[in-house]
Amino acid sequence: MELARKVDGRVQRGERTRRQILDAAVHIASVEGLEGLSIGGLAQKLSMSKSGLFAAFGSKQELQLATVDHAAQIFVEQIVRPAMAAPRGLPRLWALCDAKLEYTQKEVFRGGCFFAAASAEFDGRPGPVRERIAAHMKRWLEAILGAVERAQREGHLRADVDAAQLAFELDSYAMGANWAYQLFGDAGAFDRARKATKARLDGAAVRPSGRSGPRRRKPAASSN
Amino acid sequence: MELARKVDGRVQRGERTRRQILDAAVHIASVEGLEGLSIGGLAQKLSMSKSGLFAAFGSKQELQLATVDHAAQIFVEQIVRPAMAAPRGLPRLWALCDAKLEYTQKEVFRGGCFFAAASAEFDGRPGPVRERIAAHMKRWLEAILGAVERAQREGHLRADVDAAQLAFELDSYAMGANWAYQLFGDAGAFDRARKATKARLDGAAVRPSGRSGPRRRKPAASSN
DNA sequence: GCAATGAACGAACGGTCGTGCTATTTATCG
DNA sequence: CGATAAATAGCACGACCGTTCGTTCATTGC
Repeated sequence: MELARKVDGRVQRGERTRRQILDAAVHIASVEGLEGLSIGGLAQKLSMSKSGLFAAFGSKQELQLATVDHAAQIFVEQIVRPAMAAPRGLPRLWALCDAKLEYTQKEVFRGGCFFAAASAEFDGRPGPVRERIAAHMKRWLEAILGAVERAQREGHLRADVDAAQLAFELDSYAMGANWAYQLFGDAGAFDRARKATKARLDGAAVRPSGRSGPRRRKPAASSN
Repeated sequence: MELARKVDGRVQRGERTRRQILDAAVHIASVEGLEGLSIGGLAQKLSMSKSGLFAAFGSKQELQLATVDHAAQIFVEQIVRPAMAAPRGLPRLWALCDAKLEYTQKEVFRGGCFFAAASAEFDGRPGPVRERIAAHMKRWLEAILGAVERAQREGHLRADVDAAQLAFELDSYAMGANWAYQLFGDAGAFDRARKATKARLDGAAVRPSGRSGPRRRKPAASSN
């Protein structure tokens, strides 16, 4: 993931335009899809020629790959990096989940979570683009999983909880929220996702807080 | 959702071909997307002419709408109808969740859950297709929500649980499983989704069963 | 048996797509 | 300042898209 191709220590001009192109591309792709992202349309939006834009990448597939990488960079900067500022263990795990929800909610990408859209679009199209998307998402899953395990080692989460299971559930909430918001405009889904995340984490915590922790069984309010 | 346009009580020929076309269309669309579903390609797959196929729908958008409706019909037949055979309340709710997972797992549609793909593709494209998809999904969400509330009225689930919240979480697990399976081929995701569903339902049950119910707090295995 | 109707076909249209070529501009450096 | 190379523009190509048109074929009703 080279940040800037350099010659004699100075950033080339082409790298600036590449950056501009990709900044626009990620937003368009999150709405129209990576396939719907057309070179002509992108060039028009940037007031530059189709061929000039094309030359900067060499092929549409390369443009797609670069767009995916650029989105991943933004993804990490917006979610992972800020979450790393939180204290190790449970707080950091929560920060990770919350940051992903906020990134979707605040529409860092105009069409919601870029990778939710890209995954759905390319999961049935074998090839380099699909694998690039999968690679980034694998890293994301490992980040959550790692945060869960870290929280266990820190003694915040019980050691007997299935880390992969918990990571799966936590990420599912974020996906559910993204889906409900994008399709229905249901902003309340984020609250539900946060509530679910909080409850699930609290249930797995060593020292559950409040009344959402282990609950004494009591007779039902209405019997059958 | 007319099942067969009839004249004098007999099914027209055109209706049969429409059915054949749509049977192929839903599978292609679940893989390539509703936009990637090309009339020429679909015609070639069915060994018929592009224009003949086109005439059966009048426009690409009408084909997409018909494909969405056809997928919804299969969705209901494969998930909702069998689940309705289960006893009212918690068993039916579980059957509903399990059936959706099985429908994804058994690849009723070749590209995984049709509506997961279609939602992601069209959530950023306003128009009739998007609204049709949203309408079907709204009905599905209401089906889950209704099953939750029914389980509460039956006295299987506690009356104080937030039904919408629970429905959101249950559907999120199915979405997470579909995502992990389609992108990574991770078949274990279905087990995780079932485990999560079971645990969540058990946690909300009036009479929790087994060791996945309320859990006595105990000191962590490894303290910091 | 014949006319009428609807289904399917084949060819072609205008448009857009990604992609290659060649020229022109622009920045950099001896 | 002028040489040099990178960056961008202009243009055209071939492929494919959805769509239209006129025709052919099979079926149906009188």
